[in-house]
Amino acid sequence: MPVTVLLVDDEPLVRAGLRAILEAQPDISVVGEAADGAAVVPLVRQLRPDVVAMDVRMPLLDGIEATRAVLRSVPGPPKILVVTTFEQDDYVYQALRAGADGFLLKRAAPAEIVHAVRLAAEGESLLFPAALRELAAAHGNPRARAVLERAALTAREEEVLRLVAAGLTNAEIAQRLVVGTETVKTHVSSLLAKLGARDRTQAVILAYESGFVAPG
Amino acid sequence: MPVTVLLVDDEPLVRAGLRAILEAQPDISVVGEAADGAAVVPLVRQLRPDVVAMDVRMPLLDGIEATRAVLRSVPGPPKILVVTTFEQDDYVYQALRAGADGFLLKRAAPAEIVHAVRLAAEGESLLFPAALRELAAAHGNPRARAVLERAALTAREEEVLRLVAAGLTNAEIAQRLVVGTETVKTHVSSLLAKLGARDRTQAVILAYESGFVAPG
DNA sequence: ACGCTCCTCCCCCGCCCGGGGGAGGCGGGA
DNA sequence: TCCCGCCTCCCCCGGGCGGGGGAGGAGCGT
Repeated sequence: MPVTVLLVDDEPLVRAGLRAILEAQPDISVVGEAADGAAVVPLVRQLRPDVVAMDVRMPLLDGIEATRAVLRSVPGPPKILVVTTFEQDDYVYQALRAGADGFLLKRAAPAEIVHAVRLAAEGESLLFPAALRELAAAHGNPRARAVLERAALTAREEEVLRLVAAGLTNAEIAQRLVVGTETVKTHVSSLLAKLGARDRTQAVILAYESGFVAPG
Repeated sequence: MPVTVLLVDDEPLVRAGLRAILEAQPDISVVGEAADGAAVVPLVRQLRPDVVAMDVRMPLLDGIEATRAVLRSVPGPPKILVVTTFEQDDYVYQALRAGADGFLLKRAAPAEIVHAVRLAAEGESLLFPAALRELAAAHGNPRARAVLERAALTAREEEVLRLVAAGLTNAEIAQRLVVGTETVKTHVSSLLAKLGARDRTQAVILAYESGFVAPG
């Protein structure tokens, strides 16, 4: 029995391309198409595909929400491959966290795409390491990163934030930086204001969420 | 010109297996072998392989340190694939953070291994999503995870820790849980003691480091 | 020389936080 | 039954923390 695939992309051209590549394989069958995320759940229920190739950026319901919706509402869900142009896309990371099984790069060779679909159907899938490193290092959620970037912290403030996020008290930071505790308090107050954080706890959270400090 | 590969593994059997699989390909050539990580850097300098297939667990110098050593000391370094038995291995994650380009599962089919080596040589590589999800979710450093596990927090304490790590004050947590602030204080004090944390800031750090709360 | 930003330090004040100790009710296991 | 762990609430107290304002010096670009 062939591997059945559902294509979800708002651009007909991309769907046509994927269909052409996949239908050329005797053991792969494209059983349906959808132009936006809202149509995915009913189609999955109806067609029961093995694999869903889903674009991330779509009108109405994006690939991330659509992935969540499918996994939440369909028992024995299909494998979901996220289709993307750039491997370092923020949305891809979010989709993977939402439960997607892997992704397809649009610029990948046809053979790669076919291979990825087959692997996904078998329970494995393809990932490219540049994206992996991105994941491991700078996978913070975009909002937190935006806050940190817009904050425009000074060098000293960044240094202090790093120490705050390491669990040091103001006195310890002062000792470490060889300045007065009053100075540290000034820096902390300043960076809290810039970050829109109420206290150091929230600043630490922001530091982790944004990837400013890396866990592990 | 063929893809050149250096094999690094302390078990001769594994080296022989990889050699047999890879040498069967006309465009792949195994140019050398090493039995431990300490021998890797000089061999890489001498042989200039395109790809290094390296075991993680080895005597003398493990795959993580060997990866760091190669990347630090060899200009225009080869692609490094970590060879492992279990995809959810902590060491694999560390190796990837150290700069490895991907990994090879020992139980993977020969064709997969060949494919991974070719992809690595081209600048891409294979990864399996189960490991990815592990990376995204539970990639906390083992020490922090151990602390959290040994802490044996009660259900209520875990709940409170989650809210502390969300940036709430004791009063807000009390309101959220519909209990008195004194009660929240008790829980917080208790979990701080169990975690060995001096204040809520350090508790939040531990929560992130251990993967108890997930960033993103 | 002027203005700007950054780093440094100081004051006062109020509050939330964390430590210590005590205590009652409620459930499960020895 | 009795004991123990968990959840709940209370007291006092000290200290670190955060907000407000002010101020001086160093470096930089104009």
